[in-house]
Amino acid sequence: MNNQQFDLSNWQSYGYSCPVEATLDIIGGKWKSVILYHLIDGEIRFNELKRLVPGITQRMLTLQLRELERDGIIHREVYKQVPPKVEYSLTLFGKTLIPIIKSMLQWGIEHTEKIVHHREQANVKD
Amino acid sequence: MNNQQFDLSNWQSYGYSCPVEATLDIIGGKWKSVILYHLIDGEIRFNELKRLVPGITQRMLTLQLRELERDGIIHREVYKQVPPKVEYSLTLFGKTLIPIIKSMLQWGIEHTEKIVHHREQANVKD
DNA sequence: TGTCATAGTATCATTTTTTATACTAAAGGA
DNA sequence: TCCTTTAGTATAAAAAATGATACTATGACA
Repeated sequence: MNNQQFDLSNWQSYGYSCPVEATLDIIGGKWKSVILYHLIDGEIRFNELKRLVPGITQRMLTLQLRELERDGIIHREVYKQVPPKVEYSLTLFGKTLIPIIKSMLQWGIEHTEKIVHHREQANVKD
Repeated sequence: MNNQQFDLSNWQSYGYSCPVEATLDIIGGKWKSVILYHLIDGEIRFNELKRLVPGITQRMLTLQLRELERDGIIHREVYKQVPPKVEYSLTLFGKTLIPIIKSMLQWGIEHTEKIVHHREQANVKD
């Protein structure tokens, strides 16, 4: 029971030091959680998503959607039309993330005003 | 009711497009959620934290802790000793984030194995 | 024939994040 | 006197994330 640290559980074998790190590997980054939030209510087209997430560039939106698709979180449905129509939606697996997104949503609703004010105070000399 | 979009609520007035974005502004980034996870059980010293989060550098740990402190999420207690002793802990406000961290923890516990396997499959040609 | 819309790609530039490395103070002990 | 420890800071460099801009295919429509 000296300096042995085998006991950090088996997360290292997955390449993570804890479960939270693993979760972040899926929903981490500046945009993914926000994208998932908008998908909670159902499928959304590419341009619609772009409008819902102002500030994201077309390139970033594409990249993030591709990663979420690769990880099995969202489904990409292409309609054979011109102009193109592509709809994104949560997979069953992706829906298991909803509790996380909802808790982030709830926290934001309850505490954003406070943190904004708090930062304004701090910015006296920043 | 035409192209008016005033209705995206008042989040823009805070500089965010939705509450989730605001939350990410506090706990976003590669390390903050992991740090908070380790602080759930009580106060931790700097070096102890460094050991619990392998992979993080001393500089990054310092930077992240400073930001969390600035936002009122954690408390920094300095003991006047040599060698120094500094303990970090969640503030009352910081504890409001626990539900988010716990849901991330839970998801990681339940789904990490699946995503690791899933990615191994995908990596046949990656 | 020229124009429009959607859902992208390609290329390059910039910004942000992260790392590596060396350095510091100060008290106690050998 | 030198070495150890903790909790950092300073500086520069590298890597990763993000952004800006221009470009594409396709069919419908004027």
